[in-house]
Amino acid sequence: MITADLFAAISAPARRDEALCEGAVVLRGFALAGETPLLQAIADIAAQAPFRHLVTPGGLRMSVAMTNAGSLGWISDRRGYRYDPIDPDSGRPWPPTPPAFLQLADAAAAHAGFAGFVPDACLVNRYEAGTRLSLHQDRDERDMGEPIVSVSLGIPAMFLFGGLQRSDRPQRVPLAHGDVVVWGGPARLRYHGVLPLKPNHHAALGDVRINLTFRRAD
DNA sequence: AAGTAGCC
DNA sequence: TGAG
Repeated sequence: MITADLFAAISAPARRDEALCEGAVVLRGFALAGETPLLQAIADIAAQAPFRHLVTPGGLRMSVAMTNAGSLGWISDRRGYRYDPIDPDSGRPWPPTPPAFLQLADAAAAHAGFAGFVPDACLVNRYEAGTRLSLHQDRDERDMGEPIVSVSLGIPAMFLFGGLQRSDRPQRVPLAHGDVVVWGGPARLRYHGVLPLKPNHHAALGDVRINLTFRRAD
């Protein structure tokens, strides 16, 4: 079992943290210590709640394929964006969030200054070449005092980290396998997104990027 | 508008 | 032509 402390202890010597702004930081390679259990856990989740392309309220298909773990899952359809305890594709609850995920999320949040993070929602995003996520705010959660923890696995992506207004020009942040971004406090409502991915290959994951986003939704 | 098209 |  990889404990929260172990995540920090193993990965600390080789890492370099990069502040994006007050309340937001990139923890380079933070997720590398627990890599193998993470990959198995993702396969288990996808077996119970397969990846699917959600539809926006405007009726358009998102290029990112998504699934969820935890007591609440983020979904989108013609009725809007929301968290729901039931997978609409199966009628069953989302799979539980694996302990290794929760330990990683808590360790990363604590490292960024947000102690005691207990997420109830884990959104699992799958990107392939060409997949993008346009600039948006995470604003469907009840308590904006809780941070967001975002884990990158697989092929690299260019993360966009903007301001509190959509018109603010975003920073471009290259993210690689194992990088973790944490934002909260004054940065909690910053706009963010992902540029279209370039075709690429990762030894462990193949031609995809998996992003785990941890949130306290309720 | 968590999307896309269209235009510069 | 294509990134923005």
